[in-house]
This record gives sequence, structure tokens and C-alpha cells, in this order.
Amino acid sequence: MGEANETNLERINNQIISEFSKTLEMFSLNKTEAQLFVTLYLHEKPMTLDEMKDSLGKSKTAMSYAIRRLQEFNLVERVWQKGVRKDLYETREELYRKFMKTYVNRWLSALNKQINNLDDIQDNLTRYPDEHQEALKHKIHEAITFHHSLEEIFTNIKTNDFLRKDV
Amino acid sequence: MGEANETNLERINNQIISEFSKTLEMFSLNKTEAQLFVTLYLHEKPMTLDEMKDSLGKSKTAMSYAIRRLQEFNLVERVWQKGVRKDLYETREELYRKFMKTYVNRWLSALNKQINNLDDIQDNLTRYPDEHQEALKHKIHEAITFHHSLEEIFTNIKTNDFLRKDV
DNA sequence: ACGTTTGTAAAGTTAAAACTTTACAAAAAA
DNA sequence: TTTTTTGTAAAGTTTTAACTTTACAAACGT
Repeated sequence: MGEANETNLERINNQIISEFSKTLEMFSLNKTEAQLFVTLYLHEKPMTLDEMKDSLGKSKTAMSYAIRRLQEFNLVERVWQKGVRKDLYETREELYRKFMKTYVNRWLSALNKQINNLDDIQDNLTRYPDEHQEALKHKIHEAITFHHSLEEIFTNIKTNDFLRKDV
Repeated sequence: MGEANETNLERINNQIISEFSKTLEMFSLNKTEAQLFVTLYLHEKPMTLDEMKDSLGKSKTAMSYAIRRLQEFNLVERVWQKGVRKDLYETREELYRKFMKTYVNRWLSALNKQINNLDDIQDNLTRYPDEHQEALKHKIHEAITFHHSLEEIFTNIKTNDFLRKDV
């Protein structure tokens, strides 16, 4: 143990970071953001920007920016410790629920916007009737239905899924 | 009508392309791929690479590459028409179902891979017991649970949702 | 008050993605 | 067979995203 074990543990840490990151990257986080999250997640105590910087081998500014993004996603929060001057960050509890909630809400609001815009286009089109546009009208209608279907999926995830007590 | 109407219709087409694209971009399609899809979607007849090129104002190679990606996503298929030498492509029927099916399956297989790898790491860790690693073990366990929760969501979408007759 | 530390904005650089041009093999037409 | 057309690979270019360095205001300590 000791030195060798230390390295072994480090290796395992990196493996977890590598794998878990891939999952988070599927949810519109970039590589650095994902890696930073998992780093914080595996670290027992809250970390400072300088510790993150050393841990990932990137600049402090990069950490600052990534941390802000993770906060926007509600994955990370700033904590305060008596006597510590630097900002401290740690991962939020209830990882799964917090993450999905934020993520789903983002998608829903984006979808909602797109549906509104498509509706506007549709209204515009019906205002100037033209038999040549029948096909187009049908396409828009179908596109809107498509969007509503997606909306339904995400709403389902939100209502069914967040009630469970998990992770 | 006539000239003015033509332009108006074109404008509406572009608006739809713009909005619908944004939605598809949420599903790991890039801008060009998304725009190309909607272009094909709105076009009554199948299109050739040259028509796509003219329509989007990009190179033929770019279209060739984008079309391949759209085929991988099962959003587009090549069709044959007697006497037409060029390849023709059109959007698939049952847009919603085809799209979600492909998309969800991709996510599920990625998740599955990550779960396996995390399981391996976990096994590895339990093989070399060390009281210092208890916390890490717990983290891995939690991470795996997180992944299983995501897996469950996608499986639900797959089983519940694809049964509906829609779009 | 004054020097230090800390986080981040702004400017500049590097790395990666998207795209175009060129080149060419496979298929069709002559 | 030879010539032309078509799709795409390979190489080269441009554009965008990611990252670093520098600079500086705000907070802290003395």
C-alpha cells in the first residue's frame, strides 16, 4: 500500500471521471464541465478554484467559467466555511433529481418557444389563403404535433419521475 | 401573388427551417444536419445532392456528409425513381416515432456501456479492500444508481411512448 | 491606510469543428 | 472503349469553441 496504492486510487478516480463524464456530455455539458463535475463529485470536501485547476491541469479562468455553467445546471453550489477565504464549491445532493429537473425544464422551455414560433408561422399562413400552400400547412401542423409529442415526453418525466425518492 | 407571393413563401419556409432546426439541434444534430432535414421535410418531392446544395448554399460534399448522418439517425432515406440517375433522398414517414426510437436507442446503448464500465471499476475496487476506499465505493454505487435511473427513463419512453399512433 | 489575495472580464492564442476544393473511383452514357 | 457524370475521400481552409494570459476591481488582512 502507501505509494503504490495512492497511484492505484488515482487511476480509479480517473477512470470514474472518464466514464461518468461521457454520460454528462450527453446532456449538453462539454468535456471540461463534465470532468469538473465528476471531480467535485468524487472529492470528499468542497474544493477551491485553485484545487480544481491543479486537479484538471487547466487555468483558473477555465474553472471559473465551468463552475458557473455547472451552477446554472444546478449541479454544483457554493458553500461557506469559517476561516476559508476562497470560494468553495461542492456537488449538490440528490444528484439525479436536481439534474433531471434542471435539464428537463431547459428542454421544455426551449420546446415551448419553438412551438410558439411555429404557431405564429401557422397563423401567418392561414391569413393569406392559397391553395398551393395546403401542403405546407399540413407540414407545419405535423411539425407542431411533433413538438407537442416531445413536450409530452418531458412533462411525463417531470411529473412521474421526480416523485420517486432516489439517489 | 406570383413573384411577391413566391418570396413570401420562401420566407415562411426559412422561418420553419430556422425554428424546427433548433429543436433537432437539441438532439445532437448540428446546424447543417438539422437544416438539411427540415429542408427535405418541407420539400414535396425527394431531392438530389445538387438540389440540397443549391437550397442551403453549401458544398456538395457537405450535403453528402450531412445526409449520411441523417441516415444514421434514421431520419432520411434514399429512394429510387425510374430514369433518375442521381441519388434521391426524402424524409422518413412517422417522423416522431422513427426519430425517438433511434435517438433513445443510441442513448440507451451509450448508457449501457458506461454502466458496464462503472461496474468493472466497482469490481476492481472491491477486490482490493481498504477502509480508506469506503467513501469512494459509495460514490461509485451512487453513480451507477444514477445511470440506472436514466436508463429507466429512456426505457420508459421506449415502451410507453412508441405504442402510440402519432405524427 | 496600504499591500495581498481572489475571482473574473477582456484580449489573445490554440485546438477543434465545419466547410470547400481538389482528386478520383465507380457507374452510366455515348 | 472512351467520355461524362456522380458521390465521396483526402487535403486544405475557414470559422468557431475552448483555453490561457494579462489586467484589474473587490474583498481581505495587517
